[in-house]
Order: sequence, then C-alpha cells, then structure tokens
Amino acid sequence: MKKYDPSKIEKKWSAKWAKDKIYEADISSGTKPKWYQLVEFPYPSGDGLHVGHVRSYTAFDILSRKRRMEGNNVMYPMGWDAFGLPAESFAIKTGVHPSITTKKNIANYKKQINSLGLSFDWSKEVSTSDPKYYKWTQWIFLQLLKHGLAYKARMPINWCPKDKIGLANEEVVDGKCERCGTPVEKRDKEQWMLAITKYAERLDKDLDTADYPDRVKSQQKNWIGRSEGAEIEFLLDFKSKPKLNENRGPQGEKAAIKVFTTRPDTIYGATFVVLAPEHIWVTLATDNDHDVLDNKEEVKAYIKTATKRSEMDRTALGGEKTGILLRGVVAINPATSEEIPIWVADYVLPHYGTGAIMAVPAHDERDFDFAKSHNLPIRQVIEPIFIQETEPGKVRSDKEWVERVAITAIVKHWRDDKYIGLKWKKVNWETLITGGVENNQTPEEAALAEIREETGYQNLKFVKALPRTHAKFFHVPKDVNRFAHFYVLYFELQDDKRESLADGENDIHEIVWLTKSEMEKFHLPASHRYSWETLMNPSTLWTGEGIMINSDKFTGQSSQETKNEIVQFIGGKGVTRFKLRDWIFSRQRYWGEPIPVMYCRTCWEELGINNKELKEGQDYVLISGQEHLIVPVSEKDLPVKLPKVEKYEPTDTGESPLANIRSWVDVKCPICKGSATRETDTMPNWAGSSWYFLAFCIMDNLKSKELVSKEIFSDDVQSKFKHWLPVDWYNGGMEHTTLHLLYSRFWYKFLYDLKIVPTSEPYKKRTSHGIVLAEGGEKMSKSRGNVVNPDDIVKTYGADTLRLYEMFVGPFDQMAMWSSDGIIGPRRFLERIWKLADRVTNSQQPKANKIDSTIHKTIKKVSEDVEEMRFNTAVSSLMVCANELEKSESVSKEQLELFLKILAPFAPFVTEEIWHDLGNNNSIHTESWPEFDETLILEETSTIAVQVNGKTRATLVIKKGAEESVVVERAKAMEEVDKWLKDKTIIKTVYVKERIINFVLG
RNA sequence: GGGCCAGUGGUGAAACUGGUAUACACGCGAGACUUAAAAUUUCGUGACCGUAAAAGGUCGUGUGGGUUCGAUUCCCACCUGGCCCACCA
Repeated sequence: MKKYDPSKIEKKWSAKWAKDKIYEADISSGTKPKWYQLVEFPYPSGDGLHVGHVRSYTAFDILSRKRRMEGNNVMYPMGWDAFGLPAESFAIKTGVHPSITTKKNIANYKKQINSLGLSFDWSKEVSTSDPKYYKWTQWIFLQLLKHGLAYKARMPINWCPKDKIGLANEEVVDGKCERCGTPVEKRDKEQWMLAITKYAERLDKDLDTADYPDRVKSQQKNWIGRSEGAEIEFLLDFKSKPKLNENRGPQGEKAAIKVFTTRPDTIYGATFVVLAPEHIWVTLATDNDHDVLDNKEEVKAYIKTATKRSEMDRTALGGEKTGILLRGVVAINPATSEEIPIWVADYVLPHYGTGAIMAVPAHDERDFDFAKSHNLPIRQVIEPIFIQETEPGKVRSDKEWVERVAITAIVKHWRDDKYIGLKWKKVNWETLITGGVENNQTPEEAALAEIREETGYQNLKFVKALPRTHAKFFHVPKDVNRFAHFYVLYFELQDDKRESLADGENDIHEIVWLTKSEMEKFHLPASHRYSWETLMNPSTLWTGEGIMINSDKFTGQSSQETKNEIVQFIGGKGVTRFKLRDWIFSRQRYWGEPIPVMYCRTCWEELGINNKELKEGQDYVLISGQEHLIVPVSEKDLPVKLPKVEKYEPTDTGESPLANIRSWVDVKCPICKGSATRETDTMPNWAGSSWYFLAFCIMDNLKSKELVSKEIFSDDVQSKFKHWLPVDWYNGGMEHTTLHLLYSRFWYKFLYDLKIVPTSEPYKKRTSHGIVLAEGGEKMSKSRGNVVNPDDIVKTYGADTLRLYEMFVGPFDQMAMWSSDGIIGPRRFLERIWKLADRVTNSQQPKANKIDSTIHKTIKKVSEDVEEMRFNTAVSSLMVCANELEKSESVSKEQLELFLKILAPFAPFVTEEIWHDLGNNNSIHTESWPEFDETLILEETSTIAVQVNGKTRATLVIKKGAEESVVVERAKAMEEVDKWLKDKTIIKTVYVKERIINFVLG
C-alpha cells in the first residue's frame, strides 16, 4: 500500500499536464460550444500569491474543469496587471528597473499558481507592461482621441504630496490618498481626461439587462448617479448698474443664471439662488475687466478661502454653511417674478449640474441650514403626502377610493406632560385622534366634536394649527381606500371633566395617555408621526413629494405629477444629469503606458488655435491644445516604448521622470518637421485592465507586426472576437465594482461603437467573492504578521487539501476566516479516499445498489452546487458520499471511478493518481462529467414526520405514493403518537405528501 | 445621515419553494491500538429537567410582537455587527 504523499504526485502531474497541454482552449474546434471563464488577473506583487487569490481561482478552476468535462471548449486564461506603483516605489528605493522586479514576481506567481493545479491556459498569457500589449492600449487611446473622447483640461486635481501623484476621484477615500493615507491637496494641472460621461446613460441603462448581483448593480447605478431634473434660467437684474440690464447676448437674450434642480415643483418656494465659488459667472464678475458687484473685493476674498479648502474640509464641516451675498444684482424667480438674492456658497458643488441652484429652504435640508444661518426667508410650498405601503393599512388595489377632508388632533393633558393616543381594537392601529370634517364645519369645530365623541373630555383650548398633511391608506374598519386631507390641530385640555361615551364608541378604540417618550415608541402612521414631530420641533422639514400650496395655479396639484407642466410653464428644459465625472487619465509616473502624443509649438503658432482639424494621410488628427498643437503619434510608430531612466522619482514640478530624458522627449514633428516634444504623462493602472479580456482572445495577433487597425479589423481577429465574446462568467472582487468594472464596460462599449467587438456588454454574468481574513478576523497584512502563505500550506498538506479547504470554509460570496485547525479536515478526507482506493484495487467486488444511489445523489448535488457557487456544500456532500462508501462492505471499480470524476475538479492531483492506479492511461480531466441516473436516486420509501399541534412526535417510514388515508391510519396507530391523541379531538389533519402529517387538536 | 447585507452549538457552518433545526467539518469527552505519545480507529457531543441507567419531557436559530396547522425561512418594530455611499440640488 502506497502512502499518500502529495508533494510527490503533485509535481509529477502538473509537469505532465503542461506537457500534454490539456487545458488549452482551441478556437478551431468549431463543434464544441465555447465557454469563456474569466477571473480578475492579479497585480504581481512582491508578496506573492494571497490565499484570497487561491480561493477565487480555485472556485472557477472547478467550474472550468467541469465545463471541459461537459464537452465545452473552455478558455480560462490568466495574465498580469503588471504596471503599478509598488514596482515603481521599489525602483525608487533600490534603482532596480520595474520591469526586472515585475518579471521576477510574475515568475513566482506562475510557479505558485501551477503548484495549485489551476488549469489556466498559459498559451494565452498576457502582461500589460509588455510593449506588444501596451501598443494596443495606446492604440485604443488614440481612437478615443480621434473620436473626441480624450481631451486635455486644466483641472483642480487631487494631489498626494507624499506619492507626488495626481489621483482620480475614485482613488481618494475620505479626503485621503487611497494608497498611503496622506490627506489629499488640490492642485491645478493640465490633465488628460476621458469622457466617460458621454457613455453614462448607456452604462446605466444597460445594467438592467446584465446578469450581475443586485448589490453590484445598485453600486454602479449609485456611482453613475443618474437623476432627472430640469435646467431653469433665472434672469439677472443689475440693481446698482441698471445700464447693464440693457446688454444682450448674441441671440438677444438677457443675462441669466442657469440652475439645475430635480424639484422644479418647488420653484414657488425658491427664495434665493446659490452659485458655487468656481461658477464661471462668479469668476467673470470678480475679474478685473468687470464691475457689476458692489462688494467685489469681499466676494473675491470669500472665493479665495473657499476654493483653497480641500473637498475634504468642505464636506467635513457639516453644520455651518458659509457663503456671501452678491450685492448689486438679484435674480428673478421665473415662477413668481419676485426678485431674490444671489449668494455664493461652497456647499454648492461646481461639477454637478450647472454649479448653480435655486434654493428652496422649506424643502431641502442644505438650503434650510443655509437660510437659517443667513436669515433668509423660508416659504412652504409642499404639503406632505404619505402613502401607506406597509400593513396595517396598506393601500389595496382592489378597493375603491374615497377622498375626504379630515382632521388630526393632538390633545395635551390638563396637568401632566402627556398626550392622547388611540389604540384601535379591531385593527392593529395606534393613532392620534382623527376624523372627518362635515360640510358645514370648520376644522376646529370638527376636531372638537371628534375629541368629545371619542374621548368624552369636554373643556378644550385650541392652541395652534400645525402644517396640513395628506395620506393615502386603506381604512380597515370602513373597508375602503382613503385619500385623506388632514387639518392638524393642537389642543390643551383645561380640566378632567368628562362625559360618558356613546354606545359602541368604547369598542372602537381605547384611550391611552402617553408621555413624549412613549409617544415616540407609539406606532403612529407616517402622517400622524409627522404631525407629532412638527409639534415637537416646529422646524421639521419635508423634503418628499406632496400637494402643492402657495403655487398660484398649481396649488392643490400633486407635486410629482406637476413637474413637467411647471418646467414648461417657466420655460425650463428637462435634462438628465449624472454624478459620474470624466475620468482623469494622466499620471505623472514612470511605470505606466506612455500617452502616445506629441506637442508642437511651431505648428500651433503657424496654424492658430482655431484650426481644429488637419489631415495628413490617414494617421493624423489634430486637436487644438493650449499652447501647443497636440499631434497624435502615428499608428506605425506604436508602441511608444518606455525609455530607460536613471531616477524614478517624479520631478519636483510634479512631472513624470520621463520629462528628464531629453533624448526621448525631443522628437521631430511629423507635420512641420520641426522640433516637437513627447507627452510625458503615463496612463493609470486602469488602462491596461480595461481590455485585457479581449487580449486573451487574440494572443497571436498581439504579436503581429501589422498596423493595429489593419490587424484588429482582419477576419482573423474578428472571427476570434465573435467566437469568444462576451465573457460568459466574470468573477472578481467587490472592490472593483465601481472602477474597473465601469471603466472596462466603457471601453468595451466604445469598441462596440467602432464595430470591433460583437456585443455592447462585455460580461454576460458577473459575480464576486468574499475576502479571506486572517485567523482573528483581521485583514491579512505584512505589518500584522498574519499572512498565510499558500506555499507553506501546499508543502505541509498538499495543494488538493488547500483547494478543498478553501472551498469548504464557507459560502463563496461571503468573507471567510482562515483557520489553521480546520484545514486538517479536508486532508483527512483525502487520506480516506486514498485508502478506499486501495480496497478497490485489491479486489473486484460486485455492484452494491445502495452505493449507486448514494453516488448518483452526490453527482446531482455537486453538479447543481457548482453552478450556484455553493462550493462548500458540494464538498460536504462529497464527504457524505465518501463516508457511505467507507461504510459499505464493497465498492466496485466503476463506482469509485464515478466518484473520482466528480471529485476531480476539486482535487485534481489525487484523483489523477488514483485514476491511473486503477489502470487508466488517459487523464481523468479529459473524461466526461457523469450524468446522474434519476431512477437510481428515487427511493422506495419516504420518511414522514408525524406532528401533533405542529410538534414532531414520531417519524413514519412508508412506501412511496401511499394514500393519505393509509398514512393517517398508520400514523394514528403509532404508540408515540397515540399517547398525544388519546382523549382529544382532532379538528384538522394537514398532510403534505411525502413530508409531514400534522394532527391539530381542539 | 442614506443604502445594502448578516446574526443558528464551544468554532467554521447546513437546512431545496414555509414542512423532522444544527448536515459536513473542526474542537472536546470516553474507549481501542501503543511501553508511551503522535497518527489511526470506535462511540458520544444544543441547553435544561428527569433517571441508578433508560424512558420521557420542556426550551431553543440576536430581542419583542404578528401571520400560519406549522416560521431559521414571510410581515412589523427593535438591538448588534459588517460593507458601500455621503452637501450630487
């Protein structure tokens, strides 16, 4: 009997598999259906493979192996996201070229991956830092440039003073650098930008049809931040410079401020206008050439302090909102024609909407805060509406609607600080006093009548009216849907004089006296809750929808339904806006793809800034820059390779170290043949990973010497894309939901528009895995010293054990905690399989039917679980099956082989070894996936739980398909059951076929 | 502040569409093998009451309610933990 020695067999088989190339995808075999399985490729860091990588790579290795066995042409590729900061930081410290470090790390990763038996197709390996690869990354950039989606802009960028690098908004977390935690500063810098916002609508809409988990979808939607609203113009009136009012724009229009709002229905409550400090009109109004403000210097001073503050400070302040009034000019509210003041305040963000808002303090918290601290008028124009969407009182679609004017009354105790609440008897309602208003009654009269009728108390003092409310709910006692318009009144009882209630009144509800804190816990319906809050805190805001008031001809209408009408009425325009901002694409770094453009001063001077397009051959598109003409590098000169440099630090001016390499920077201008300079910015990390899944499909073509355009539109590439795309299943980390996933979708859609790729979405299905935490539930990190190195585990237990353990540890999409105790379980399991095999090889035994049933059940369970990513329960069912096999007197070779086949994707090494020991010469991984036999799974008997009053008292084993009457008789006859039934009457018997029988006693 | 998710033995976790709660594994306890230990192996292992031992019973899926013959699963409220977003008009 051989001993199970993983180190021996694992080495042997990984060499053999590599030699036989059993995992290579083959496009030429057109008969097999394709399966493109993708996992996110790693950044090859110096720390080596993380056990988290092992978890997700193994999971989809299992799926890929299963797919292959099911007869698919599977591509499960791997590559390297090889540009990145760590290699560059290392270079700065040691002077070792990042390409050397990267190469070393890749070799290590590859060795580790192979030791795990992962079935990646290495013939498709790509590395983003390989010039043959980034030639194409640069080419895609040039296409973006040609199509107006790449542009330069002077932007206040997020600057990390420690890393000396500009950061994308996405890389700033809580105002700090995502990498090093240093607070981020603002700096003005000319940057390359990609106009991802032009794709915002499609990136949002196409999510609806994508098979992504809901949380991924909602995170993307949230990030894109689509909102529908309107742009509305507020005309300006220059009070102290009336002459300016006669100035007209080119179309004869008057000076105006355009605001963006999602709530045009609140315009009658817009009592002032607020501009962001960066707003272009403010910039103009405060420059030296203009003189429109009475307090220009003051405003300038404010803008200076406001813009100096980083975004962090601006958002962190929370409470106090600063701002300054523009003197000498007012805006005209287009709905009311009122003159309203204009303020500049930094709570308005320059990049969202138009950078200007109409402030409606009565219905917006930020505007409310601002109005309060600057003493600005607050005018209510919406009365809240509450639609009951939960029981009790949920609106019912099958019931008729009755609209009624009604009152809500809050009544205070004559002596104590207590208030009346009603507990309803026939419904589970807790409310304030409420009732209808008759035609001839004032609300006050109606409320008084209602209070006396429902409580019997007589002497009440009307104190004040509270804001009205409206509610839609189902009135349970009356059995109708009610649309109630409430007057809300507050009374104080004068004494305890009380008369007895009318007949029946006591049966409807009970009166309870509640303290303020008890009232907080009382389950009031939303409209009553709101009224209570307005009593306790008169400045309670309503920011939701409702019924319009104080709005001229719109008064009484629903705010939601009136939005469009109002926009029309005031001459506004409905628009859609996004939170998503354009992608800052420049990095002042060495270790990235050079941005393939040049700058020519001569051309710019000669051709002038307005000459936007000039062609010389097909390869040049010229775009006017700031002080240079931007000349894209000709396609035939791609790739623009990274030159060797001496020092890797960014320059003090924040330029990339490339700027110091004159021999590289100075080039000849392809147009004027004069001198030009290269762009020294490089692309961000996200560039290479935005299309790597395309590269896997066309590996051979990447090496081609043909021009990229020629190659990419070739029949060869096109047929490869048509064959493999879209990716069938893409798994990755939750942390890439907003950035990588969005960027790659954006590039893919762009390439779709160029008719390069065949579909508009790159990934058919996306899932994400949970992270692997260290033993104590902390994140694994070098500084904590709690990193688990997969190499050590492979050495001690073998790769198969590691694979099984990581699958078994818990649900794949949830986080998992590493446990050095738990890993012994899977190892013992494999040892037992090993021994089991010995028993079979030693003697041929006859078939045992019970074992067949067990195995086929397991085939079914494992097949289903793998598809649903329930790897943990798949492993557990394999264990259950093995336990049964062990217990059995005899296991045949055929039976064991079946079991090995379904275990093979999980533990590829042991299964291959045993498979060969059983006398097979081919690889088990080229076998086909077993199908389960339904007839073997079906059992002849079923076990029925016998319950009395819902409690299980016995179980009954009975033939399948037994009549209900038979089951009932047999169950009743059982001793354990009979003793509970004795002397009792059975009022009901519930029978669920083949599951339970429940006797309900009277 | 807003959104999403989770809470089950000593531990990681199972439980399909509302139908025998705790599968599988770790750990722990007892026995076998051994001079001994490790490894292996057999049995046991939710809590409480009960018994010499059984039999048997009650409780039990974060807390409190509800719907149901029956709830870990559905509904309401609350507590705790995690993740994401956060002046986006």
